[in-house]
Order: sequence, then structure tokens, then C-alpha cells
Amino acid sequence: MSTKEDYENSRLYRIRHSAAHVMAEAVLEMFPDAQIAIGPSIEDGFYYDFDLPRTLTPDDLETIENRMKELIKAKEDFVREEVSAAEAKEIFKDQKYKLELIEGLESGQEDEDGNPTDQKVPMTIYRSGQFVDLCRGPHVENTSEINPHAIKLLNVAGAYWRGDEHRPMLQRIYGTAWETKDELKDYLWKLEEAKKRDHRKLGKELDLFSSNDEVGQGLILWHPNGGMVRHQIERYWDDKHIANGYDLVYTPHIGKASLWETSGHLGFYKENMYSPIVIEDQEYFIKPMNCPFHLHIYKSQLRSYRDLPLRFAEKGTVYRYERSGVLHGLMRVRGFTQDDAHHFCRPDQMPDEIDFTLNFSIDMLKAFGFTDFQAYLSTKPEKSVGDEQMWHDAEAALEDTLKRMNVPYEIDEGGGAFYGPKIDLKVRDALGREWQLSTIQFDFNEPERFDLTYIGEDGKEHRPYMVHRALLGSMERFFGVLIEHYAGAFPVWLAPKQVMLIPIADRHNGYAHDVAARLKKAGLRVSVDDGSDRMNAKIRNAQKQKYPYMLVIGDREMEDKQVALRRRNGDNPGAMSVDDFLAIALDEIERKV
RNA sequence: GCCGGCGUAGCUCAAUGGUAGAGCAACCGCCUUGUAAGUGGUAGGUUAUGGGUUCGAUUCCCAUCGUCGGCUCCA
Repeated sequence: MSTKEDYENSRLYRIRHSAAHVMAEAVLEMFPDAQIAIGPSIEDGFYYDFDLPRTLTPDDLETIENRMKELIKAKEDFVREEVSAAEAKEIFKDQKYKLELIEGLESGQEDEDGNPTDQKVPMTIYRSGQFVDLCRGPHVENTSEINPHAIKLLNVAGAYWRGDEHRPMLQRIYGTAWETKDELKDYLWKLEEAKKRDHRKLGKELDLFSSNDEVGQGLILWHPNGGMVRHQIERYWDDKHIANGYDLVYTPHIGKASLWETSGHLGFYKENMYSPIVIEDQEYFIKPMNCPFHLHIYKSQLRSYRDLPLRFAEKGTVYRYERSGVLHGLMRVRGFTQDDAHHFCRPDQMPDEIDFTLNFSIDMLKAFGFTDFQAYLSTKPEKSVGDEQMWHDAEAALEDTLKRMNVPYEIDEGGGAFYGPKIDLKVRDALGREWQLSTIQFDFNEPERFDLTYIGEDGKEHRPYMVHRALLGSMERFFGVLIEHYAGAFPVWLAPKQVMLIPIADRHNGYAHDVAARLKKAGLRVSVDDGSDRMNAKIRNAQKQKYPYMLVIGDREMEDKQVALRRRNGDNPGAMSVDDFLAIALDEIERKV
């Protein structure tokens, strides 16, 4: 895997950045009064932000793309020039966003994209054809290095100037660029493939879940098929937790305002919480997190150092206000169930506890078929509680674990929660996309606020350390990721329906039902298609529903007391005894393949 | 929340300023079938909701709701 720096030094990066300039040139030809903002390379492509007199249409994109191809063929050189602030201001005198960037550069506080920096960047411009941009580069030497058959404009979207919602909304054109036509083709294929795997589409096709106008946005209805997958996930999860020193707990969905005062949520998290409900003159809030309840379970009795670590786990359903525009299928919802747990331990146990948690997390994700992980260590944010030393120690402890366990990680400076630093784990799915699932978070805040203690060896009260963690993240998001990872073809152990029996003619129905009963008794999830369709149609339907096993039953099978196995991947092992099939199925379930 | 697109039958999608159409699914038949769609028929829509323009709106305009692509924010 190449790093970010490698990418920034790559030819592809220069090609994309240069393509962004060419695009801006084409747009400026079309709209001479356009105000241009910034246009960098990004993963898989580039964009440029514009302030235009009217909104762009898909037709405009085609026009712009065609013009770009002409400009590329014009073989224009990219010419770099270093300029003074005054010269820059003269060149960009009609470009208000550029002038703003120039001021930032001049102050030495910002780079040419307006990001804070502590080193003063020399002011440079790049010219290509009629176009000139304030830009650090680098670029290709000449537009001819951009392959006109390997670029494509993808879509237009709104984007705030400098990503700030209080500033003007600009129009952003996204494009992609590659070195060769084939690479572009591969990329577009990947986009198509991603569309096919979209969990929202598969959720409908496989009848897994839905959401509904009348219920409310961001609130998920799990249908029987989705419910079965979830049940299997949860069953495995429960067993694993019990086997690994966790206690399962259950807590209510609402709690009194004073609870959330104590926890600090009303101080730090209120904008994500729903309005209170009033019961007998007392305000109650729907929980956005489970921790305060778990803390009270801890506090329900005196704890000895011998009791620690304590691990309370709960699949706790929480509700958070999310702005309507951010909701997305199962990935971002307003009501979700976290696979939550809180660990309480002595300070000396903390390193082991973190090691354990990260290990457990990775094992859990591996069981579901994820093998490629990337960790992010998030450090102290601006708004935070706890003293510097605690933060430093905790961050060091987390980092030590990552190093010990050899998990590749990046530091997300200032990305921690207000109450402590955290490790987030992202998994890479079958298409190479990253999803954030696990999070392991230190908490300096709540043990203090709730005055948690344990009695130490010395007979005195001590403050325990606390870790929050969610491994799958939330059942909703995890399910969404699972659907996309497997394109709906879940491993047998998770598949909502495992076996479809396909009698060829009506006279085989009785035997098919007998076989079904036998398989059900062995614990398999079995259906019988005893309708009047032809066998071919029955197979097609079962394939589309992604049944892992189809068992065809005709005269021969009935005669020999067998079943003819067909797998959803098209493999056709043929006739075998019911016991042989059962052995295969149960083995694959056991091995989670 | 913001910018832009979209909302027609359970699903996928047509069509038009003048009574809304197909395929699949559903239902009722016929066929009794050997590894991805046998066949005939029936039924199904106040064109998301509420206003407005118009002789007439599903089509044009506005608002609301939902949804999609992004931005910002996150499990």
C-alpha cells in the first residue's frame, strides 16, 4: 500500500492536478465572470470549486469535458513563476477567492489552499494556455501528458468555500483522471460494481431492511431477513464476549436530566441529543450513549481491586440527532444499536487492557471476513477535559499497543473525544473501500464525574481507569458494510436463508418437504419452492436471493434418497445423500465460510 | 442544515399542458418440467403531500416531506 506522500509525489497526482487546471480553463471560457476557488488532486481524481452565474447541468459537464480534451491536444506548457504578493494581487484582481488566499499566504499563516501552516510558503503561479492559477504545483510539463482518453468528469456538487458552512456555497465539479484508458475503464467499472453492491439497493432486493416516511428518516426497520443476519451476529457476539470476561448488561433508553448533567453530555453533547420528555415534572433524555448507565452499575456496589478489570457489555440502542443531509442508508442513521462495552481497571492494568481490547476487536472483525485493518490514533482535541499528563500517558499507552500489535496506524491530531484519546479501526472491504467500525476510547471524564472508586491493596479508595469500546461500531453500520463487502452473498452461517429445495415437478414436493424437515431439524434455515415454475426459474429465483445452497430434487434423487447440490457460485457438485450434504453445510457453517 | 438532482403500480422504468403505459412480482388457469426467466388471463395508480397558474396540471410555479450526489459533522 503506497502512502499519502508517495501519492503526492506521483505522476498521477500531477496529472490530476493539471487536469483540474485544464478544467478550470474550460469553465472560465464558458463563464468569463466565474470566480475560481481551489482545485486539488484527490483520491482517484480531482475537483475544482467555482462560483458561477448559474447552476451547472450534466450537459455542461459534457461540454466542459470535450473542451478539456481540445485544450489537452493544444499541448500547452505549464509554466511556474514565483511572484510577489503585489504581483499576485494584480493578476488575480478580479478573483475574490484567490485574493483571500493571497492574503493568507502573505500573512504566513496559511498555505495556498487556505490551510493553517507555520512556514511561510513562497507565492507561485502556474500558467497553462489562457489560464493562470495561484498554485504550489507540481504539474506536468505540458497538457499533452494528460491522456484525453483517460479523463472523465463525474458530477457536480455543492461545497462551502473553505469547507465552512457560514461561507458561500460553491459548485464543485468532480472528475477522475488516469494514465491510461484501461485504468479509467477499471475505475469506472469499480464505480459500477460499488453501485451494484450498494447496501440500500441490496437491502431492498434481498428484503433485509427499510426505512419509511411515516416512521421517520434515519430510523431503520429490520425485516425478517435482516433480522436473521443480525440475530446470528449477536449470538456470536454474545458468546464471544461471555467467553472473554465480559458481563452482559441491559439498560434503559431514557434517563433523567441530572444523569446527563453528571455525565457531561448536556454540557458537551447536547446538540446531538433530542429534546427532553417530561414525566411528572422531571425531564428525561433519550440516551445518545450507554456509558452513564454502565457507570451506575459499577457504582451499585463497593469494588475491590481484586474485582478489576470489570467489563460490562451491552448492545445498547442509542438515538442521536444527525442533520438530515448526512443520513445515508444504514451507514448514518438517527437510531442505532452500538455493540458497546465499558472496561474498568486499575491503572497498572491499562496496557494489558488495551492490548486485550485491540486483539479482541481484530479477532471479532476477522470472524466476519475482514482481514485488512488500518488504525487511527486520535489525540487531544481543543475542547477537552483532563490534564495534559493524563492525555500524554493515555496517548502513549494506545500507541504502545498499536506498535506491539504491529497494526499500521496514522495519527489523527486533535481527533480524540472530549473525554479522552482513542484508537479507531477501519476495515477495508472487498472493493478496497475503508469503513470505520471499531473504536477504543479512554475516558478521563466520567469516572471522575461519577466518582467511581475501588478499594486498593492499601485499603484506600482509588479511581479506576475506564475504556469505552465498540467493536462492530453499530449493528446498523456493520450490517451495511457486511452487505457491501459480500455483495449480499453472506457466508452460510450469516445467510438469512441457507438452503432452497427445488422439486422439479409436483410429484417431488412431498419428498422435498421431508428433506426440508430433516435439514431444519439439524438447524439449517430451509425453504421449499413448491410452486409451479419450471426448475430453471426456481434456480434463477434462488440465485437472485443468494441462497448459498440449492438442492434440486427430481425422479432420480427421490428414487435414490438423494439431493442434487448446486451452489450460488454456479458450482454443481451433483447428487449426494442428505447426510453428505448436511456434513458439507454444517462444516461450512462451523468454519464461517 | 446548506447547494443541486429526483419522487409515476410492490419493484425497475416509459409517456403527455387534454381520460397514465410496459416488464417483473402478485392472483387465477394451462403445462409437470433436469441446473439462471414455459405460457394464457386477471387485478393493481387521486402520478409523494398541500397550495397556486390554467378552460384543463401527473407535466409549469411555490411550499412541505422523503430520497440521491456532495459540503459540514459522525458509530
